Amino acid sequence: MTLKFYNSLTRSRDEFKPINAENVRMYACGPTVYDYAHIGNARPIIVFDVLFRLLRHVYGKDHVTYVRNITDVDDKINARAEREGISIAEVTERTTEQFHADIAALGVLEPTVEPRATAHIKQMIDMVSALIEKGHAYEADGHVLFDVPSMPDYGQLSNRNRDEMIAGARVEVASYKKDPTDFILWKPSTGNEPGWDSPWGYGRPGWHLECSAMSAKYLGETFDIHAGGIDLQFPHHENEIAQSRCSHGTDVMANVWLHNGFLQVEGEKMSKSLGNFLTIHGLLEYWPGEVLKFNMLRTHYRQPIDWTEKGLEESLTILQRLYDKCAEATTVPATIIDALSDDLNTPKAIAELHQITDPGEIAAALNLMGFSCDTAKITKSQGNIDEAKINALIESRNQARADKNWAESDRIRDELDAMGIELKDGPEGTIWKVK
RNA sequence: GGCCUCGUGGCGGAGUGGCUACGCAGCGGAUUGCAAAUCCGUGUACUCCAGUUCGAUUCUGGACGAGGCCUCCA
Repeated sequence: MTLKFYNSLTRSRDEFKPINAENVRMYACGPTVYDYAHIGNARPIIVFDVLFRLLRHVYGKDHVTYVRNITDVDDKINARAEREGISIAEVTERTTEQFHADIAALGVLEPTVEPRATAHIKQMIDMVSALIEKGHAYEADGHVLFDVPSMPDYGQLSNRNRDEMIAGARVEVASYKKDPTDFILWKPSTGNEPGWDSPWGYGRPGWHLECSAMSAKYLGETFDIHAGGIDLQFPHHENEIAQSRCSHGTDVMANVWLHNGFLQVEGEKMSKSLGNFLTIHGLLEYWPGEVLKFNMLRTHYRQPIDWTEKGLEESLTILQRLYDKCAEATTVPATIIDALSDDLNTPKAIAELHQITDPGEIAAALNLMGFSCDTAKITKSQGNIDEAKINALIESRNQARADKNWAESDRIRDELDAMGIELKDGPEGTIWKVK
């Protein structure tokens, strides 16, 4: 079995060779818990869940470690707490709960470890100390900054050199920086801002630091796969690499870097000002989680995706037809494994799904990608339905049908149709469902 | 301005140097009291211009177009 992934670090499709096949290790950047996760946030969750499942299938369930963090210290969190007059802990706890509820509805596996940034401040402080000691960081004006020029090959992942970064900088450079590209490892906290005591005074970590500290703790100094959204490639992932490699003295942080593409909504960039900002929570009111997931996986993870209502409807139709064909899961056909093994080609896998005729294999293939095959789970939200009334109407319609009173029969069908109820006359009698 | 993706039929979306993608929708048929579901059948494609080649949607160059990143947005 050969797995291939497009590696952002080498900019080529490379064969995947785990450092240790007994323990394949992957890390994905998780959410900053300041508000409901939006549908764009759901993309890495969904596609890298498929990756996790594939790795478990190939290397064995107990031979894959997946770490996905929760960022619970961030200025956006502080701002929300301030705005609503509630504590920071309340914001992070409530949002973390919402996040877990949302992704549970999507049917993704829990990661092996889900570390929180605030529980790893000590590891972060140790890492900053190591960086200062090794000459890769310096203290200035209460801040600790990473000394970018001290790392000759900084910029490998995003393929940019220092001159370009300086020329492209749109933000005014803080006066305490020795070099415009230097970034913050530790910053001072005042007032209501969260903070911890450190050798550099009371303060809090910079945004990039936590992923470096937590990945090292749970996956080691060098591990197999690091994944996240394309927008994180620079500066977040670039800086993670700098921190991790320079503090550990290693040549690589992670062998393979995977980046998922961006998402648009009805052809436009999703933004609060355009009023097309879709949260997972909001979508779940109308659409089953597995439909959201299926819709996501119909596009290859590196491609941009245009998230549309039409696409969701189509996804629901396709999924319903597939689920109707499912039986007890047996073995996953090789065509499905081959497609997923080729850089997580989920659209190809879905196309292959349509070629499978064995009901048990269809179910097994769907299961592998994280679909339940449970028809009840892909029924759209029913709202307020008066079942007794519906059943009474169906009964009188069936009486009319028995009497061959087709006019009355159709009249009742129309009446139910107006209520949003669709009838199907099958061999086992009449069944109904919400349209 | 710099860097990076991408441009396939009505829509979604893989892939390939020459041979049907696939799905949704549409159309025709079977079935059905009528429907729904199901089954069978079916059409149109590879942004443009040059080059390489016996042959390019697929490789190279250019043009045009879309999107992303360029210090905390997945």
